[in-house]
Amino acid sequence: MVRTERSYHHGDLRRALVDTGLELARRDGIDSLGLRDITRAVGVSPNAAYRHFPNRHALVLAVAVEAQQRLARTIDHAMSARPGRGGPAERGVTRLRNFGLAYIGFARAEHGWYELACYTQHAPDDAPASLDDAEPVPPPHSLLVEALDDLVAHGVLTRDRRVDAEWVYWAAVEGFTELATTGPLQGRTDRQLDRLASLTLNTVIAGLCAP
Amino acid sequence: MVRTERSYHHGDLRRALVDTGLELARRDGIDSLGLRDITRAVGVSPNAAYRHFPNRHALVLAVAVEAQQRLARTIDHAMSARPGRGGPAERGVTRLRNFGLAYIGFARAEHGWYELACYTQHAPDDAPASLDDAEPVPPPHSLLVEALDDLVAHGVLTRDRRVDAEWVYWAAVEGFTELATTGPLQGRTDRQLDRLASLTLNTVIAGLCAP
DNA sequence: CGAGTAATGTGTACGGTGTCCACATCACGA
DNA sequence: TCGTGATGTGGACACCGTACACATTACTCG
Repeated sequence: MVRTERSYHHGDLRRALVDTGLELARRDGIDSLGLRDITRAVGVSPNAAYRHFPNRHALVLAVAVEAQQRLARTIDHAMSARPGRGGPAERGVTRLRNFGLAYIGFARAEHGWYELACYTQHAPDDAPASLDDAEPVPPPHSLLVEALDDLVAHGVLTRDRRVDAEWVYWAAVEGFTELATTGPLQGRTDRQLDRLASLTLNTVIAGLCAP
Repeated sequence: MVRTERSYHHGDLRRALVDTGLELARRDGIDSLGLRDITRAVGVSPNAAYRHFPNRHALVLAVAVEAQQRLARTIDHAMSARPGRGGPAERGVTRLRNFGLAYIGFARAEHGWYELACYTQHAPDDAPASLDDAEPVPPPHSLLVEALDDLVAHGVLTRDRRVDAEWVYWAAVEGFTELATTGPLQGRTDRQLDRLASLTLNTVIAGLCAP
């Protein structure tokens, strides 16, 4: 099953389509993922894609799953970084903050992939499994829930205020991402955006912990 | 310049295109605004649109400006409602909360138009002026700034915490809208979404006013 | 090892889209 | 009244996603 050099059959066309789809979307966003664009980049006939995906939508969905995976890995990596200094309560807050910073940072650094990651939510039912070789990574949602539960365990967050706190925090993260990425905050300096992101996350965390 | 019944010339084709564009997008979202879709609905040749817009993008942008106008009117109306009870500080907070509730409510009730309203931000430079007859309405951003400045004037918000507070609040509003509209909160009950929206806004407001 | 069959890629074609060009029709001012 | 500019039409082109028939290869079973 090794990739043959240039035979009639490609070897692993499905993976090739997804991979070059990732490359294309990384630079030029989700709109560059036309079925003919991807097949042309791979060097194969347009209809060849139909042996592996029922239609274009399924193809870009497969690419989107991979992009979502990279977002999840980025967040996971940022949250499981060195514990840093401070007591467990303080470290819990830092973990929660890092979730948001990693999410926002990924969306800013890899906007095309972020677009794709959002695309999966529009049709979450029929998303194919990732064919990535690395070990699976926990989805961002469960990391967020886990971090908030930690705050409760360490007394930073009341049990009452814990209820639905993930949606409140996620709303702020996602909303800031949108403002900074495609909204009125486009064009701000990286420094400014970093400052505004921290301000936003700190404010929401303060609101969650407020008396 | 009165709309002639069915002559060769249409009378006011530009307005007809924008109006039926609004109708189409209201039900079936922004994807239903193909150039040929709109012209077909008006009952005119596809190329007729090119006498009034340089390309399809400009046409849907003109429709989007109108949708944005309706969002702005909805927010303005909700914020200038009867002052309600309570001191000026409390009424200021209510005004701020109403901003978010109106924004979220519009996005949920008129999702197609909300999509369009967001569309204008992707190309804010060359947006045409609204050809609406009613008096112009202040843009949401200035209403938000105004409401926050009010809070400072009444001592609810520190001058320090006022800085960039509009972005923090807007991020939460926009983010919750996304979660409830195209994100993982789709399918929740209206009651639940109302509750979560209030929780989100209250939490952020608490964070802004926290010591 | 050899043949038949399933898997995979190609070629051609069809309807749909946005857009350009030449032409038809109308409104309106000299 | 007539011509001239504004406005709408028809046909054509390139491109897109997709369906069908066909070519080529890989793999299984005797």
